[in-house]
Amino acid sequence: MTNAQTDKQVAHRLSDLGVRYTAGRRAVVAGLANGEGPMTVTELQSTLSVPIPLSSLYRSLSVLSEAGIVSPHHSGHGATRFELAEWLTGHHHHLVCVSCGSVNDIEISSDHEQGLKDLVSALAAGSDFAATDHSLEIDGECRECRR
Amino acid sequence: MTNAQTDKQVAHRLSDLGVRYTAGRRAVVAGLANGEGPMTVTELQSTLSVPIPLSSLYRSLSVLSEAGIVSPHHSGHGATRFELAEWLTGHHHHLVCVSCGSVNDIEISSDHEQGLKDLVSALAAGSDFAATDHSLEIDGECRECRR
DNA sequence: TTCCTTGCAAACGATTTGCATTGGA
DNA sequence: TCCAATGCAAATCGTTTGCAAGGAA
Repeated sequence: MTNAQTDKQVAHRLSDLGVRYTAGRRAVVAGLANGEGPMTVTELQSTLSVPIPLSSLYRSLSVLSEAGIVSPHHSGHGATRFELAEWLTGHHHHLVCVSCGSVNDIEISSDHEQGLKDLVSALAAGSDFAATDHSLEIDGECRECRR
Repeated sequence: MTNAQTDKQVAHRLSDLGVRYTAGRRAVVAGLANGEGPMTVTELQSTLSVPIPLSSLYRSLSVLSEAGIVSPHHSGHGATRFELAEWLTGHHHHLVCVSCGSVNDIEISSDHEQGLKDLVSALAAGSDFAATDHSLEIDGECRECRR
């Protein structure tokens, strides 16, 4: 299930937006909260205790994305992966396995993160671009695929 | 058209691999070489002087990807974007517009790049992951979308 | 000739949508 | 009661593939 803290934050946010926090949406948030990293809709579906049709999952994910509760990621083998937004899980980056397509979260030290931020502002300043976010993707081979 | 230098490098690489550098494949390389950043197959198609069916473009892109001449990117609104590989264009990062989905290349200074590399090795060392590459994605709003 | 490439159309997988039904405030 | 949420089936969209025709070595 979802950690109580996260669940409360989500409930509050949705209530502010006048959006219902239904059983289906709770299931989605709980499923994502239990993952180690962003997951595809099919993966998410398979982790749910109560079966929910894909179309409903997509609809819930869409609502939750617009509410800023989940973030979609497109870096991979065909299917979009979803995870809880960073204000719920903390800022992090991704290890992407080029072999199997799996994605795992990784956190970096605050001084490294500060370095990244500085780099991003410097870059954005030089171009005509209003940067709001950044993400470092590290590609390589995961332990599983290497053996 | 493709810059002569690039074209020659591509021709040489393909010849080494025993793969033909056909008119269709030249058109793809030229189309990508003229772009400002990674483009979708549909975008690529629209820039070609001679019309080429999508299926052929996908097949050419597949061959060229396997030959290491083009790199696919999945960070965006649904469709995969392709661009020439970095050994042809130089290492760079991406500015991704969260509003319209466009992606533009951006280069960073060598000292900043060195910082990134160090960061990546440090992170990979701490986890069970064989890092081979990295890419920094900066999300925000492009000039067009901001006005 | 022989193998690789291309076009066209059909097939596919991921995601979206129309519509009737269900459920919650 | 009344509108939002859900399930199911059909529709879309990006991408892949089978197969027959075209080309280069």
